[in-house]
Amino acid sequence: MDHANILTIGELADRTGLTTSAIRFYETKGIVTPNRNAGGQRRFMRADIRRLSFALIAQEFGFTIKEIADQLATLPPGRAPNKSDWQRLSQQFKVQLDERIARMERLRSTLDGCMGCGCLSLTKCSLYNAGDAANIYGRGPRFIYGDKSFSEES
Amino acid sequence: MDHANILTIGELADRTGLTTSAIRFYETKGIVTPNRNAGGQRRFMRADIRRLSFALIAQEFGFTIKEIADQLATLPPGRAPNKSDWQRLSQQFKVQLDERIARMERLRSTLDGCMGCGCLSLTKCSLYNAGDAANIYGRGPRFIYGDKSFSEES
DNA sequence: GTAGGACTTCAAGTTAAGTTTAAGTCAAGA
DNA sequence: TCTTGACTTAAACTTAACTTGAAGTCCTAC
Repeated sequence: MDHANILTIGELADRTGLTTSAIRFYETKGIVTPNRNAGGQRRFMRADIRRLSFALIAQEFGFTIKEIADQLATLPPGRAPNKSDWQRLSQQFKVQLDERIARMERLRSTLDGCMGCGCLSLTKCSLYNAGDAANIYGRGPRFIYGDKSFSEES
Repeated sequence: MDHANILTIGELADRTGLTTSAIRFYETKGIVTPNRNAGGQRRFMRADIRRLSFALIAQEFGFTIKEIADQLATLPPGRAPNKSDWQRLSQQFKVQLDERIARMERLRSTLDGCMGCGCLSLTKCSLYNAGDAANIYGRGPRFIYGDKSFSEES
């Protein structure tokens, strides 16, 4: 493939550092949506390099594929995204990023306040009353979580 | 159970907000190591509340169970940990915590430098050359990762 | 002493994010 | 034209962190 702006899955893999199986998987999750040629093979656009780059970066920050797909879905459908489309997406992304970092810092400072005593007591340190109980890293099934009332403990 | 410092699994569940199945699971991972009574039922110590609290807090920061178990393994075996044992553990923990937060902030500032252009280009933005490519959130199998050389892209 | 809830083990199911394998089809250069 | 590497799908496997269910045992209060 060298017809200007069109890439095979292998070429896209080379340019992003992903495996072809990962790219196919991302397709099932809506990160990219390639066309097909006459023979049924995937044909990607140059813009897909950027979509995958965004996904890789966002993953480094702990975002799930679903969250990333939702962000990418705000890019204009039909036409190739232009510079200001990407800037808008980046701005949006940065807001969510800042929230995550701020949350980590709040957790840390709550912990700091509690380090002197070394207690790590759920009630006394109130790390769980920090109002922040959402578990952001989607780690397997943990359905009901954190709505018990804590009484005193050692 | 009300014999002072000894707890059944149900009581421990009530005090930590965990389910009994989660506590049994954590036992298989070495987070707690309860004794057994004559009938074969688990009997926990008060200190186990603190071990589980530590695990919950560390999980909020994105640590894996394995990492948490490793930290807890540094508590003195045999005797119940005292205040300075917990303080030492907390100090250790804070170091690792600070590293994680610092890494997020480094990633963010690299991204910031790249937001003006909105490019998200792997080569130009060099988010992947930041020297930080470890993927800290152990998310499924991703065996080989990021040792391709990137050439120029759009 | 017995009913019932709390406890036991073990196996199988769940989600996320991919990989691996098998069996077959497509495409591009010699 | 043919061969060979790149591509296709589908199903099964992997790890982390648990949950759910089945089938049976323990304990405690009445």
